Amino acid sequence: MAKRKVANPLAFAVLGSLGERPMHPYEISTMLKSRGKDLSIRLNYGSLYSVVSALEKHGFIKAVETLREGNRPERTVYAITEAGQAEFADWLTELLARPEKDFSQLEAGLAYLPAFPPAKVIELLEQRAEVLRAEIEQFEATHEQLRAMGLPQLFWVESEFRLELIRTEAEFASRLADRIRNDELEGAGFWRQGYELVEKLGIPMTDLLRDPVKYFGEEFPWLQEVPPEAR
Amino acid sequence: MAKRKVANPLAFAVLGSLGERPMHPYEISTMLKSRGKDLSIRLNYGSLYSVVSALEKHGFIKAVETLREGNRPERTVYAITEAGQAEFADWLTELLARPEKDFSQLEAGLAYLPAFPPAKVIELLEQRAEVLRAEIEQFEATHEQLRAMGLPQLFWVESEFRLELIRTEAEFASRLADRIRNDELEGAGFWRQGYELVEKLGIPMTDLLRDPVKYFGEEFPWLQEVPPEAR
DNA sequence: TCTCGGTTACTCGAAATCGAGTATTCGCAT
DNA sequence: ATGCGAATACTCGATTTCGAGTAACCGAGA
Repeated sequence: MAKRKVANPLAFAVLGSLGERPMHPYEISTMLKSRGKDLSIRLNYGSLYSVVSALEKHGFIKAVETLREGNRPERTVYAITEAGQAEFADWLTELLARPEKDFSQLEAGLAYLPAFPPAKVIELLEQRAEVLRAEIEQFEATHEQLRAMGLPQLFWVESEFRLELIRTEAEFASRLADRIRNDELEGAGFWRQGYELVEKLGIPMTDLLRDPVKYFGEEFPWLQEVPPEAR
Repeated sequence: MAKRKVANPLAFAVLGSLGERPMHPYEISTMLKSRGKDLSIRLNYGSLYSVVSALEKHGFIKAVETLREGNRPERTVYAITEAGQAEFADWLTELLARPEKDFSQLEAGLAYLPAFPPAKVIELLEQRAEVLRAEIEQFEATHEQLRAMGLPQLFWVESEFRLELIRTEAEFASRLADRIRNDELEGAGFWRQGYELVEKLGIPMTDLLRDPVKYFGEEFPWLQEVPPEAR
């Protein structure tokens, strides 16, 4: 699977939009916004114009006319080409059928949990869960409204999917906070003890990391073998 | 909330790593890999070195020594500064407590479902679900192994989170395929009819989009009012 | 009539991102 | 002894990305 000539998902949206009818870039951007697609696909002007010219360079779209009304900036209207339609179809196929690893910000944070004391992590995770619950209500309200407008789900499935992701995240955050609190998370005991040494006895964390056996004894056997590169 | 001076999550990982002990960039990269953190945080050499020098420029880390062994490339060892520790703490707080919108690739695809006929979408979504189920088994096996090694969950929570996200996605994909198949998704009927006109009668899709009432009648009232920008 | 905020439509350059490429050394099998 | 693949440790420049900036026009109210 060679890499796409134009890889930005915004390019995919541009092809999709021009698949409906010819438009100029700014019109594409307002259309994407009015349909809420900018919530699923990162849209910003700089990228939009650079992506459009990249698509043109590779023959996926072509300029069909350039209008000048009064002294306004020129508007260049683009249309999709055959090659562009093929590229779009191929891209959509890939987007739907092949999961692509994308990195969520929370994962980065979770990877460094031990850098904070357990109590602080619990607090932060619960803050997150609360924010997420508010977002969930937002989404539910919006969906209610869309339904009231009579717009079929078909046109906002992506929003339903996002809602599911947020629900999963909220659930995970608050479950994790609970697990830490109740010492159900493996390693939480060691974690708590470590911070007690640091906070109550003033032993610097770097010492603990350098010679864990000295401070924790043999109670935590995995300290001996992992992380392997730390010794 | 002003933007971070160095915003790449990899910079966060660098700060976290140097929080343990001074290291040179390549050592950071191998450590991140050996702990599997490269699965949660996008790591590549180009970014690593540019991020390190950006962190140094802003005083979050500083070079402590430069070694040259034989004719090998120089290794510059960096240590975290006080400012760097503060930045890391602030960043971790934000990562844990404040959900940040990140765009998943699938959302982009879902936003353009109507561009393919329903049957094709069903097929692709089921392919995806199958791939995801394989990934889930992979994760479960890995977790089993980590547990067998005695490494506490605390050090791989981020992987548990990812697993939950993948489960959600698999569930969503296969549920959606079912909903389309069973006409449980609002708008699916219209969708199917549209493609029948295109495929059986050879009417070009662009005609349908231009004058939907002509082809669909009043049966789908939302066509009249939405999308507003399409008229 | 003036003006003032909002919309239209795009430009520009600084910064970030990427990943292939380079050059040396090490271990190990032949 | 030698060859060769893997590991070490980075470099470099071509894209990409970003978002603030620009400049004209539009309509409503003072």
